[in-house]
Amino acid sequence: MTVRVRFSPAPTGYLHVGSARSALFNWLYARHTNGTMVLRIEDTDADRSRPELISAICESLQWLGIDWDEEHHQSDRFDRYVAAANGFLESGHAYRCDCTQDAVKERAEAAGSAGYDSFCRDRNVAPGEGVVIRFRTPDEGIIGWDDLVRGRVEFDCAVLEDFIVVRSSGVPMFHVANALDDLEMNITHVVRGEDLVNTTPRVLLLRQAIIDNRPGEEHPPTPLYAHLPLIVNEKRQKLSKRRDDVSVGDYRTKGFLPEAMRNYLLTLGWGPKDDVEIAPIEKFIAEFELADINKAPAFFDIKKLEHFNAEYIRALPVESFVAAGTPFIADIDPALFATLAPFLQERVKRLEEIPSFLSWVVGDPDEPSEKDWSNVMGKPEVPAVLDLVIERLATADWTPEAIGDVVFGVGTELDTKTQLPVRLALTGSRSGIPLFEPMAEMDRGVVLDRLRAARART
RNA sequence: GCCCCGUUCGUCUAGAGGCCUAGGACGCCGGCUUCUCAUGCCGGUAGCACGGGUUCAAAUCCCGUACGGGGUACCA
Repeated sequence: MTVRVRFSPAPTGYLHVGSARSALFNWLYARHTNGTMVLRIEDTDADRSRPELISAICESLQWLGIDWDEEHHQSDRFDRYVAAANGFLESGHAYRCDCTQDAVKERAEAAGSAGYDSFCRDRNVAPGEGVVIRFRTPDEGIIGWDDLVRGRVEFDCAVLEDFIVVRSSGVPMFHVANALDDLEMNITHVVRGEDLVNTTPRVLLLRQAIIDNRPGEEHPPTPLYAHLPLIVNEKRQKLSKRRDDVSVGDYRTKGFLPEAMRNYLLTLGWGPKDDVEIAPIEKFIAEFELADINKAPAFFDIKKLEHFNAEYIRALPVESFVAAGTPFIADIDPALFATLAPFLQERVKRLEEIPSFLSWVVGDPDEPSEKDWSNVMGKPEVPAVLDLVIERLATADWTPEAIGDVVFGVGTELDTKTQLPVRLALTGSRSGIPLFEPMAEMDRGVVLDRLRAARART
């Protein structure tokens, strides 16, 4: 039996890291088993779905290197869901209900319980305005499944309310589409977030009802479920689009490499047994098993993501780094960026940091802090150092080697270290990329002006 | 309220009864390399939520407690 998994986003927002991780685990399993990855757009709710988001979601998936073998849109299969729901009505699996939402809520509160009280089960409500179709859930019994991640999960049917399968607008609810599609698309493994655990009994019931209504037909076995632990924020709550910065596109904008993102995401809720957690994706495809996924939620640690990203950036051939970094350099001369790229590659954690390392080369230096200035420039030998450097740089060859010879040569003569005062005078900071290459790229006059200005302040 | 679930260093994870005086990674701290920073290398810090069982032996199995999370829509 070939494995068929599906990733089923609703186009109600951009792809966020939680969904991306679900997609990734589906994909890893599909590739691990040589199975089929299905992308199913769950756009049954026309009011909330935004078609333009479908392409945004697909782009984010592609950016991450997650590809798919089949693509379906539930909006194309609308009639099937309606037919299935009508079948429920005919077979007695479902019934019409004309209770208003307020009435349901009031009665629930009065009874001290939550949910719908099956009020319309035997009222034979006629079709009409404000009428929904509800599923007749069993009054007793246990419904459960063996979850690949969580083990046996069971629900008492007594706590299952008669849930809505068709809205008053005539549009079936997602459970119906879900159950029908998983059945007809031959899905063998359902890998999704833990937040869907509670809807699983409904889907299982619906699937059985669909099968009941198709006597004589062959049906695939019930899929195996794997409910993934959630990805949480620092408060250990489910990542929310409103509270947290979670869109995959945002990470792309900040200069995270897709390989780093993908590699980091797969360490949340799953871990390689050999302790090698940064590696080519093929290694993880080979190792990945749904049964090895953890049960506990995982915190999305941006620091560790940055470390992964920095590792991936450093591992790039320099031409690739230049190509990846170019979209982030704003109005900096691409040739300048290319010559200084090796220095940046070693220091940058996110590609968006590139310009900040170059600001003093292409523009004004930072204003040094009082403390740095007095610590570095307050030394008694500094005026002499600066004077000599200025004098010799005025006539030196304008190459990194010659500039370096001047600066270090003065240091040797005066028996002191000379880089720091020169650096502070030029950049305004004690730290940064090596000095002489960028200096050689700058205008000699600008360099001398900055050194003279610093000398004047000593 | 009701239903479902979780708990190994601050964080992510390895661990499926003896290999665990619990391993790796991020972070943090220290050292070496270095006339800046960074990289690289070396070292350190810190954890089985708690209480009962079961067993010759428990981070691993069972029960309870505590804490935490998810769900409870005519969203998915």
